[in-house]
Amino acid sequence: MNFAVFSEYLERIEGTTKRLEITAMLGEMFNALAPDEIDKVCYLLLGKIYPDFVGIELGIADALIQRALSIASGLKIEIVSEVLKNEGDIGTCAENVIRQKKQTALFSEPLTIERVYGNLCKIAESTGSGSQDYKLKLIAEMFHDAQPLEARYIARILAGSLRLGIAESTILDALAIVFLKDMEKNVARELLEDKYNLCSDIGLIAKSVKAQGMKGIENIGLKIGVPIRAMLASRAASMEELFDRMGKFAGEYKYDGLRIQAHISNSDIKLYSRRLENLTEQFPDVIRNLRSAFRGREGIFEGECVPIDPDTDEMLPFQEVSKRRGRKYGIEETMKQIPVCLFLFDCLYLDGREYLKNSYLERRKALETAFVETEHVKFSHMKIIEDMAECEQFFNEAISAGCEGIMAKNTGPEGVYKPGKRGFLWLKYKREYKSELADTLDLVVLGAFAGKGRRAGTYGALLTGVYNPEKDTYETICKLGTGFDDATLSQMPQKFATLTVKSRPKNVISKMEPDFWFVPMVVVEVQGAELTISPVHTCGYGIMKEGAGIAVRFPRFTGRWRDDKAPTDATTTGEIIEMYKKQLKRIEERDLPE
DNA sequence: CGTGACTGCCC
DNA sequence: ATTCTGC
DNA sequence: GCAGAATGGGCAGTCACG
Repeated sequence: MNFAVFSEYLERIEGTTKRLEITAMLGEMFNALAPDEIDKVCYLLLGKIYPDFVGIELGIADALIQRALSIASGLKIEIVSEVLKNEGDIGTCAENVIRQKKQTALFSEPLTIERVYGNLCKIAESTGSGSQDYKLKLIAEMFHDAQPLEARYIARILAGSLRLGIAESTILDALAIVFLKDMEKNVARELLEDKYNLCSDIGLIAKSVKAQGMKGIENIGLKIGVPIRAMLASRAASMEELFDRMGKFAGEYKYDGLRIQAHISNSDIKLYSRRLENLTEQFPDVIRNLRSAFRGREGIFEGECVPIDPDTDEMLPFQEVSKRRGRKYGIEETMKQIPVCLFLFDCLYLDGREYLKNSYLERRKALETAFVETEHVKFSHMKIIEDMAECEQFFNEAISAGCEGIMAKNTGPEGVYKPGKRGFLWLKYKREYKSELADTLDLVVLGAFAGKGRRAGTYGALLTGVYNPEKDTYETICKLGTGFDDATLSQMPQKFATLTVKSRPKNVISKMEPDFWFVPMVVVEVQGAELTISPVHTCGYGIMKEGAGIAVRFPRFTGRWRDDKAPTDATTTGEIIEMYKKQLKRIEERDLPE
């Protein structure tokens, strides 16, 4: 298919927000594609070229796309940046830039899906010295041959998202409608999803059903070594909600670490992340520990990988295990510095038997027969919770143990493992949801960043900070980009218009450069999960750690502007330092169970 | 050879 | 991760 | 209630550049 035709389909889809219309148009396009195109198109629709678990990435985002546009158009990079800032979308930015250039373009080869996809593969494969130039050349070449509309979608694919309201689920809807016509619609959709959840490869699914309908996917099954899409938890607003939704339930500690799916076979063990990236190389210790704790022949299990202090065995902050993720060098040393404990919580497969459709307690039992606990492989702490008092106690124990909160899991027959789903069979209830324990801060708005997509034309995020009364300065502590509703967002530029200044006020200490600077004046209420040591924020710089400040983890707007507060009444650097120390103490003083 | 911009992926 | 919105 | 799209801090790796 010509990329121009593909682009026209996308433009039509972009013209509606109605799910049924999107799905119908998508189906229409799937019908028109060749069998060897549909898999590629599925990846492109998601802004990718392969399934996540393949581990081949484009390595391209906004900054490099702007450079490529600059090359393709001859416009200065600053001009392209300005267009992007105004458009709030890399796609329409590219479209505009290419439209301007088109008058002078002479020869161009029409683009096809094949060619674009092929170029993207070349981009992903190229590495080493000079590779960036080569990538830019390939991109610029596509832009050179692209019509403005094609440029819009090429740019968005490169940036990793088409922003059309299409994700995996919509693709499955469309596939079910057009390629499994002879089956009852809901049955077809469910079957398709089951198969997708087991192979985690949307392209493979699409290609198979396009070629042979149901027959094409009937042989897809759970397979050791092929990651299964992770089941997720919804959040509960209160402890009561846990009981309202499931009566009694299985409570588990919610550990703050990396989610790991372990595939154990006779010959080897593979580890996958929540988004199905291969983590095997980074955790040779986990592999060894699993092997010695495992009592079965083969299986698929899930657990949380938590960093622990090598001397005291206490759980460490999430930041520590982050140092092991994605590491290619110094793996052995880091392994010794930051050992981890794997807290197993689920069994999806064991010795020839699938457990996906079994209830929670059956899976838990299989898990417990499959392993003996060792120093670094344990079962997640679990207790059947029947009433509020038990729940309170369990939650407090979890917090004392250094966990984020608790999980509540449905123990009824309906409580199966639903891959890829975020339903109400699992609920999370975290420390920070509890108002008495929630850290709420009053922060001063120091600047703002231009919004993208639906936030084009307003701010995407605010730069906020604390007040330092000793120095009479404002120090950054976090950006704030979530919790705003549309009305608040649309009024924001107006709200800050009179405070907007051309450059950073002298009393603002920041390593970040927002798109707009403000005179420190407006105070905003912010909720966060905890404080972290920050390489970029300047709050309390150098106090807790040399060359580092303090930041807020998971910051969000509570909906309250503190108009009653002057900027000098905001949370102070000193208060943050105290809070950080208190947080550390909480970790030091807690008693570990056992 | 060190640094900083950029990217992708954890939460 | 959290949050908001259209369907 | 689901699905999708906005957005956060912070880590390691890669590459260009001085």
